[in-house]
Amino acid sequence: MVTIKEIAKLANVSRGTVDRVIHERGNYSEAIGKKVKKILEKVDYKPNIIARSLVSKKAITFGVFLPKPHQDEKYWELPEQGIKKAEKELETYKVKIIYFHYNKNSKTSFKNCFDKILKKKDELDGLLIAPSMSEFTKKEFIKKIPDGIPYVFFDSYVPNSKCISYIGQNSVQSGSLAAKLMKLLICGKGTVGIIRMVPKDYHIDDRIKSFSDFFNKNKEIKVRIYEINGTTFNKLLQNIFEENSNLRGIFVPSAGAGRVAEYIKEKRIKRNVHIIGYDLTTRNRSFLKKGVIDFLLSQRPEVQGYEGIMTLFRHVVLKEKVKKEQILPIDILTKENLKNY
Amino acid sequence: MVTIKEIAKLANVSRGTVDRVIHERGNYSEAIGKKVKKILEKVDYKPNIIARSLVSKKAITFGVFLPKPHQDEKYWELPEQGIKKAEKELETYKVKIIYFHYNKNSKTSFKNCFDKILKKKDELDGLLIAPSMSEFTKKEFIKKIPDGIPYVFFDSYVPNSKCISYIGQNSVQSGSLAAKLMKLLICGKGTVGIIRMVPKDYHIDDRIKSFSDFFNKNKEIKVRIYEINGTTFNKLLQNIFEENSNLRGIFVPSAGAGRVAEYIKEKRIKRNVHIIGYDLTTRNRSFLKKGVIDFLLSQRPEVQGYEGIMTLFRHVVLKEKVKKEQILPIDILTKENLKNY
DNA sequence: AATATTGCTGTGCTCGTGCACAATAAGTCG
DNA sequence: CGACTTATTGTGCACGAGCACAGCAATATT
Repeated sequence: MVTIKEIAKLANVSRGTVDRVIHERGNYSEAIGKKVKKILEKVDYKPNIIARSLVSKKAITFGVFLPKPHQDEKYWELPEQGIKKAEKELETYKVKIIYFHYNKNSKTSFKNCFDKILKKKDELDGLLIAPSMSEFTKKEFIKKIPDGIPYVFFDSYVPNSKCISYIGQNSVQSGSLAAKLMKLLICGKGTVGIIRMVPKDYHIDDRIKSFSDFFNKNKEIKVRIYEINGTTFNKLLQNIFEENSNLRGIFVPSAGAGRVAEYIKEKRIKRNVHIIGYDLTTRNRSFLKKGVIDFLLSQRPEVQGYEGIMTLFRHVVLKEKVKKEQILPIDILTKENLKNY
Repeated sequence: MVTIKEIAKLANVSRGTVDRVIHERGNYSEAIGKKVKKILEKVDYKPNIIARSLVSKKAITFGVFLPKPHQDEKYWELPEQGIKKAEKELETYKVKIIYFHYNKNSKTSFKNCFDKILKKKDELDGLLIAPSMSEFTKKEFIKKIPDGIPYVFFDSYVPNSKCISYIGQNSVQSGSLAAKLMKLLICGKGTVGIIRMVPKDYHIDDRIKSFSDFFNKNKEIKVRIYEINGTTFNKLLQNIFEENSNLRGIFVPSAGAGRVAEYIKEKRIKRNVHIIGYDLTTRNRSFLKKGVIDFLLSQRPEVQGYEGIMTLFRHVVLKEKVKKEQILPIDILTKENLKNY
């Protein structure tokens, strides 16, 4: 490891001058600036972050902008766990995190919450954002993020933004994987229902599309999409079962598969209907365990939260280059492998 | 964060005395020892590892004892990647790693390699061990690990050892999960062959046992176990296909599924036989992509290596308590979700 | 009584970096 | 020429912990 002291010796100047050049704080002659920069590059100088964080008294503060933890069947607790893990790990580097929770079904809440961020903008050194709202709102609010505050998206993203990184999944792949598993479950024939519960979320639409596409060539399997619009959940499910005597599978592209499973249990439906859903919420977990849900696909929400904060840290504190896209693997969960997640 | 300086003030002694009490270096009176210890406990003193690693000049060295990277279809490259990742991350804490590679098919190599460790025992602050040999050898050599060198097992383990942690998988779960997927693949009927390639490895036996047990109640599916003993690989496979006209699936409980897939491709076997295997080796990956292998189960070898080193670090450097067992989730890989692993 | 030993306690330096401030040289102005 | 500004460079302290060594009483030894 090359230190500032050693570089100062090489350039025949003092530590202070090298320091000024490194941080471009000015107050040095052009000639010496060039000379020092050349040496810095030659020896590939990397500051010792340990010493740096030891001496620097100012804390780093990251803001996290995400839905309230209990929403989507408590799904949002999961990324928050990962964020908390990163927070603990980075404690010695004086990294603090401020949470901004919004109600993901209310534009007002979304706006109010974002206003709070704007008020605190001078304290924030970075933002981690889960933008789960309609395209319009996303675009509106992205513009307002103050210049100079780097931000990372996770779970979902906004096209053409200046985010330093996106951490998430490949929804298209995940949809076709679900289709493959469904085909196996129903032994290649029958009708499959898709239940869309969450309105207008682009990555859920992607899942639905690639799931449907998988079966388009296949004439033995029919796919029908059902939406919750105006009708109640129970009524919708009643319809689905009545309409399709040959219903063999249900695909729930959001975290709501547990509700379908609950309906089947409560109404004591005897038909052998297979369910594939998403995300390891408490309810989903319990019905996967019982065997009512066959497969759950997961997108590692804890890892997303954790890596989100770590990415900000690497960019802001370590000044490293970070990957623009960090696509995480899709996990397939079943009764058998559930235990250790 | 409470510092030694502050504690010294509280106890009305000097920093040096507090330091002596913390490290039990002696040279302090009993009364002051008690007093300082009480305060340490009260304020829950945690040393600042940043400052500590900045000042301490002595490097920490961990030894890693594992099979040569190219063995088992290059499987052992994978945990080594994780180990290298941890090594890089811990560079600032002056952690060094020495690799000891043995030939996993030769007891002599195993012993020679272990002797090298014994020679270097004074330099080692910890050991990460992948004990992939017969029970006998394992027991023999565990005894010889010098007292005072903490060690962690990964991939496999030795019962009743004094290891500080084991990082690995649940082989029983993994076997029954494979069976579940196989049942789906072959639509609930036919014959399934199990091919055992690796001799006497306890976790592979576990996989086979729980795989077989899953089908014991099921009369429509027959399971047969084949071993490579004396015969060549090609001959064995030829036999399997000739003997079983109703062969619908092959389960390879080791990393060798790719070789089976290769055989099928080369001999242009037209029968629709489904393959489930283990581990993301280069060959396995390519045949999974082509659709010849249906599923690969993975035990996150990179994570195992990474967590192995981090566990040693937490125990040796941070003096934290570590979990005795760290069971990792089983990943199900298919053509569709392969891309991001 | 002078010196050595023992038992305990306090101080000062180190690590690499950041930052405030001191120091120096060169030039400007009255 | 002396006072002053400005540009540039050097130095000292701080961060928290570890460790060597100095200091200093109270005994022990000669």
